[in-house]
Amino acid sequence: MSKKLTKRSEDYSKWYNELVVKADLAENAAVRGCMVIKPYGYAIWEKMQAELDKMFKATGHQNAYFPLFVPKSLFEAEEQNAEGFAKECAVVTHYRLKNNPDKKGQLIVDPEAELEEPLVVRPTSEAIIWNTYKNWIQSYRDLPIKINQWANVVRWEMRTRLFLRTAEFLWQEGHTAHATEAEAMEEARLMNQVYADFVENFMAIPVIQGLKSPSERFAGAVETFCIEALMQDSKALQAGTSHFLGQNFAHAFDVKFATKEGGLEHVWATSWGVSTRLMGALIMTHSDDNGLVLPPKLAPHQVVIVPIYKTDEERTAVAEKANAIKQELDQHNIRVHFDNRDNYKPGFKFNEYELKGVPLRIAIGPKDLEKDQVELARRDTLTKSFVPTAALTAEITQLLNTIQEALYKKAVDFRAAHTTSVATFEEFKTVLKEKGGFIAAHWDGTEATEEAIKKATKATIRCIPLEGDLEAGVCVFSGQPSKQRVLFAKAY
RNA sequence: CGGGGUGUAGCGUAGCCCGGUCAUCGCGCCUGCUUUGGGAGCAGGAGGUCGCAGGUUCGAAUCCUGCCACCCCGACCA
Repeated sequence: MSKKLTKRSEDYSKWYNELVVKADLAENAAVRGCMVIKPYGYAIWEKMQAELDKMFKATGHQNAYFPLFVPKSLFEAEEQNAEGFAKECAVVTHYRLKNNPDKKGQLIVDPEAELEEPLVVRPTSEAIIWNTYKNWIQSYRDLPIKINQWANVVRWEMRTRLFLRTAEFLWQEGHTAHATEAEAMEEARLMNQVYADFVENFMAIPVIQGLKSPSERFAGAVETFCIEALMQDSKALQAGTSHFLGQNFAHAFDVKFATKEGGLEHVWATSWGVSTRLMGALIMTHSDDNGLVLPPKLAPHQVVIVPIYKTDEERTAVAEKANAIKQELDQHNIRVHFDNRDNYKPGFKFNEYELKGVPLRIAIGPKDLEKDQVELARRDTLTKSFVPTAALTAEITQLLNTIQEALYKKAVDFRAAHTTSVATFEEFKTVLKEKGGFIAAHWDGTEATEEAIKKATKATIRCIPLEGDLEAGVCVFSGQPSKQRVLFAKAY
């Protein structure tokens, strides 16, 4: 079997799936729409978790954990939220199986064991959390509550895709309660900014911060902030969202607090989340036909050392050198892996680590020992150079930064080249068809126009940019006045 | 849930129209020797309820019926 990937240009979907599987990140599980995240993929997720967690702590949040099951009565309390998710809920109705009297060795659901109240497997946790917050909040002194949970959720989507849309996925969800509208709004805005910082600085993916149009808002939110990224097939991907929930959940769960002045008011809420979907974004933004390309800040191995030898003596000598280098890099907190397996040839390893996206590769052979140097290869540019051993650590430290920046710049350039301002609907359709990407166009602000454009082109409003130029214009579709351009794109 | 497609060894596949030494080939795996600076070579070996359940037939991977799973395109969505 050839390990070469399908070319990106041939079939992007197939290329993506093959890459996920061949790079050892994940595979389909024996459950509809669910995936197994393999150790290498999970190591990347763990790294992302760790960095996000630091940022959450730095902004005053604490971690906690709430139940997987949400009683139906709680779930339906906030109407909009319940309606929005109703179509994709897995529901637990029984608590016991029993032997099938008709078929030995098989089990059936015990009809006697039906739950009095069905349990919804959380598609998101607002309901159960606000039902809990109700008991935690009495006074303004109890506020704000700023909690995050790392969890799995289940959304029974019609169509699933590794990392991008699985039936079960891992995420973090922040849920905060505030005394004032302004404070809650500021929290929602801040966390969207935290997401943007994380995705840009660690994942090297540029994002546009914006507001969702009303039709794309989170079910139960008053305002939804989002970060939108552009993939290499010029489709957009929502990478994270942060919601200002107003007092919707406070009303639904009757969460009130005594104010300093002696009044009684409903609290203000936010929720925000990013998921393993970010892994999909990472893969689709940077990878090439040789495989994954990982930004150094998130790569499980930043450097791999591949030894080259013919004889046992050479193997021993090369290993000694490799171990010395590994030790020094370890001391500088560079994540390095020495692959001393004897059952694979160097060429095989070169290709394997390219497939897995390791940013830097060191090759050491007998010739290098003589010259006291190593061969250093970059994954992003696939270029090689020889570096004297003495200069190696400094060179690697610098290169890791260079690569991180180069990946980001490349993605920024790609996005710039695939963002087009249009003035007419004809132009809109042409650009979408021929180039794709983000289309900056004036929109009259009505849902009818949004829907009509979606129907005609399959493009949706990805966001209303927060830092957009506020030039006035006329809607590309209706000709009605518009205050600001919004970003349209075909999306995942 | 609609339309299309596919299920044969760990992976990728041939065979299916036209039923009968057809279970094919490659990768991977195991053993041995030679190899090792870009996916090693040779020799030998292990591994399969042909998605599942019925049916037709002397005989089914192949034909028929039902079911299941997966993929692609829609609708839905982080």
